Amino acid sequence: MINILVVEDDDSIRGLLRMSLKKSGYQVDTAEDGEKALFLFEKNEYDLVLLDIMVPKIDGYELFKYIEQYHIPAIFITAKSSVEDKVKGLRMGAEDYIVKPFEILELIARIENVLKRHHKMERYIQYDNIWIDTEANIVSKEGETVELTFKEYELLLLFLKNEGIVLYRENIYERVWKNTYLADTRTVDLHVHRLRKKMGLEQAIQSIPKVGYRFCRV
Amino acid sequence: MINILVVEDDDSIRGLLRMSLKKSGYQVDTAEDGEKALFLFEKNEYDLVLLDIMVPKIDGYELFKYIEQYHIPAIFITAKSSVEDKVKGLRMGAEDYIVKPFEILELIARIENVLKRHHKMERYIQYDNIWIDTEANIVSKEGETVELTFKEYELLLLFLKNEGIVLYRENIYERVWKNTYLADTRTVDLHVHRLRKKMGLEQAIQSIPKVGYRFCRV
DNA sequence: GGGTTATGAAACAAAAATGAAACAACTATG
DNA sequence: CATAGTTGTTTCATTTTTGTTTCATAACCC
Repeated sequence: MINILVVEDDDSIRGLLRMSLKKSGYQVDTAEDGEKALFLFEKNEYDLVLLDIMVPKIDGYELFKYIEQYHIPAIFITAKSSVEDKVKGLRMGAEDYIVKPFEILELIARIENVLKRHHKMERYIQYDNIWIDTEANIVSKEGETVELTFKEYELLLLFLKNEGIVLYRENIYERVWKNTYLADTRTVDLHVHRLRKKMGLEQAIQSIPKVGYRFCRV
Repeated sequence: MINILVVEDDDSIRGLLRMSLKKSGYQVDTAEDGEKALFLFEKNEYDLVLLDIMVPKIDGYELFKYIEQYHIPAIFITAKSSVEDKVKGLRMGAEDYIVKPFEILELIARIENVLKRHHKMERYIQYDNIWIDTEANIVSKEGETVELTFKEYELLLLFLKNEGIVLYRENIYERVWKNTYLADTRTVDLHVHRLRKKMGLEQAIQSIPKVGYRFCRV
């Protein structure tokens, strides 16, 4: 789940942003002034901040200086459309700059752009205490990195992406080994065994006799 | 020196861009249509492409698809200001989008922004006790200069700019050798070996069997 | 041209991944 | 409860992949 913090003092715009972003599948928190923003920012972890420059108590530029330290991207929103302001924002390191009134579709596209740039889209896959960083090909369990071989890694991804669905041996073989399945082979079983052991998934990966396996929350 | 390719059919805008960018210290080439752009693009190496969508012969979107393969950032310029077009451009992966008539100062700020993002502006890149002066092409470790060959240097930069991300052999080859990867070649492995040895990066550059290599803080 | 350096092909060594085989344990069914 | 079929587990040989060295060739620089 991607978390976005919206800092905007205008009630109707804040509401619109919250609603639109939620509809696009983001987790949204909002703040109507700089102090509240700072409070939320320290309490939670955000993937992106939408920042109105002119907010009460602590202004957007100040907030940004703080946010920047954590390498969290920010998009500036503002009513000002003077070139000087845009240039100032971009020079400071804002990822993007958008001027009110803006089209919500364009904003969403710009958000996706920034997130993609920061590898936040679909980079991480999570299940319980298991985290997979698909860009780094790193799998961890309870914070500890687990070394998986190529086939084990592919197999784990296949299971996680098909939670609750029965996968036929044939299907598994074809998708992980990218080859036609020859009956009477124990290859899939063997690799399932190794994966279960390494990841402690003895319960979660269930055997469906005569069919295949199913990955399921226990 | 930073090289920018400007693709724009309107003579006066092309001239303005060339002049303004030169004044800002960039090396500029211009093309008035898609074919010429492609020709220049194949002949030279650019750090950024400014791309008008509506140019004769090959349109901007097509050009972009080609440019994208080389991981060279592009900013779309257009007279169209419809939201759909902006969204399309951004979704395709454009780094930014700017609508005519634009303020040259804002454009320059956006260019700087994109370049910074791609580490083109930073003269020095650091990792632990390794320093790289990208202008002088000097690499040092613990204060001692290390003599790297061209390929080793490019390889090191690629790793440093993609910390924590798995780089597939194919990808490495295409980006450092700027050529299509022929399977069954040990060239990448050999150069990784040399780089590891010279820089003492045996731990930091990890092998991912069957995949490629990953540069990672140890 | 002569000497130096960079590059990559080839060959071998080392390491890792993979899967066959064999047997144990389990399950369903009559 | 016996049986056949299926899955779990271990071991080990094979295959694949990567590390390392050597050397011939290409490219470059006086």
